[in-house]
Amino acid sequence: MTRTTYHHGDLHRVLIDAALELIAERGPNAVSLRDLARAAGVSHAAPAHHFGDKAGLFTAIATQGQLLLADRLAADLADGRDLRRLGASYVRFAADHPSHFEVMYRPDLYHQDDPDLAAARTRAGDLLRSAIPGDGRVADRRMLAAWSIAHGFATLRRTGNLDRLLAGSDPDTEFAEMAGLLDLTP
Amino acid sequence: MTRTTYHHGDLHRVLIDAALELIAERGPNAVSLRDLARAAGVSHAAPAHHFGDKAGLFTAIATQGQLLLADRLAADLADGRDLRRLGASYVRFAADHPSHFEVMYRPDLYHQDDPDLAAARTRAGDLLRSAIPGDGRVADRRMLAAWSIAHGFATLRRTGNLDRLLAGSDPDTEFAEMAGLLDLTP
DNA sequence: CCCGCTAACTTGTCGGTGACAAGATGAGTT
DNA sequence: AACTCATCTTGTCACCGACAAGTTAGCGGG
Repeated sequence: MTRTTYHHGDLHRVLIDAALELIAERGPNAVSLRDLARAAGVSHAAPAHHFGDKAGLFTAIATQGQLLLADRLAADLADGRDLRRLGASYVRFAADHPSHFEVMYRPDLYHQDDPDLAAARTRAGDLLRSAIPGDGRVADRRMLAAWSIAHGFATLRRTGNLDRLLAGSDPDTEFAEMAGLLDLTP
Repeated sequence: MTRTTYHHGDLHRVLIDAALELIAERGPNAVSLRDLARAAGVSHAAPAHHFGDKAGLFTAIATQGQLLLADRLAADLADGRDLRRLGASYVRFAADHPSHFEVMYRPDLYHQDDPDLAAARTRAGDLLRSAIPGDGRVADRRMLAAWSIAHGFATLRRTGNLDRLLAGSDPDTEFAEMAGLLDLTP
């Protein structure tokens, strides 16, 4: 990756994409700004200019992840509000965007008070909530159950804890059948 | 922490305890072997002697965590095998030992092929499995559901995602009621 | 008693990293 | 053509993990 121009032109995106790839392969710990800079063919300090600091990079990734998740939930909701299908969608999101998912749920990595991130998080959260039947405490409990089971499944799978349990079966259908054990009728 | 003797005598334990405290406060990323050494009043290379490398420290913590969890599950099982109570116990473990829990489910931090860790993990897993009613695929699905919902709840809580949802209510009873939505009757 | 063995710990050093400061470049505007 | 400012570079600092080589002391055998 050699450059003829002084300005890269698309560094922001390139850095994030390189980071996502690295995270998927070897986790967020393996990410160094200097590695990203080398991969992009820029100087070692260029990444910090775009993101302020390393946590800024992860903040950008977490925000992007929340928006991607929100988009997906919104698409699902357009087809009718079925909480269980939303859960399956959540699980598929974690599998399709492992790096985003990983960063999103590691608050120690990013700037928790970032306003853009807060807005993105709210958007995704509100969409999820809008799919819950019932109201008040009962609705809260249903949301809690659905979110917990989907998040737990996605997380345990990502960390390799379900390899033996899921051996030889399709994770998506397995999740669907498992989620069927949840009583969510109003 | 100044020492008069050359040998510390209890360094291994002291280092782990200091690490646990730091992880609880600021996450595993904030842990540096050199910080731990300073806190314990030993030279900067002493920690590496005990654990081989940084991942070795986290491996020790993950192993200790699996054993602690297994102990707790075993105590519960002695009182009768109720899967839902085991789930509540799992959630309480995550709250009581946040640092252990954190490390246990971050495979990128430790040596995944460590035999001691594998043994400890097997012990905890077998205990959990022994509480599942039914057999074969049905039992697998029940185990998956119970583990997922408990793990998801514990994880989301730890990352602060349930703060608003749980505001003003006791997390343990809230989990119990939520887990009641799971149909686990054989 | 002391000799030797070995685990526990120290000292010194290396390459790599994040953060910061100060400077160079050039695209866009007027 | 001059200005402006985001983009990117160069240089530097303290800190970190890993490694190599040396020092200390607990301990069992003679």
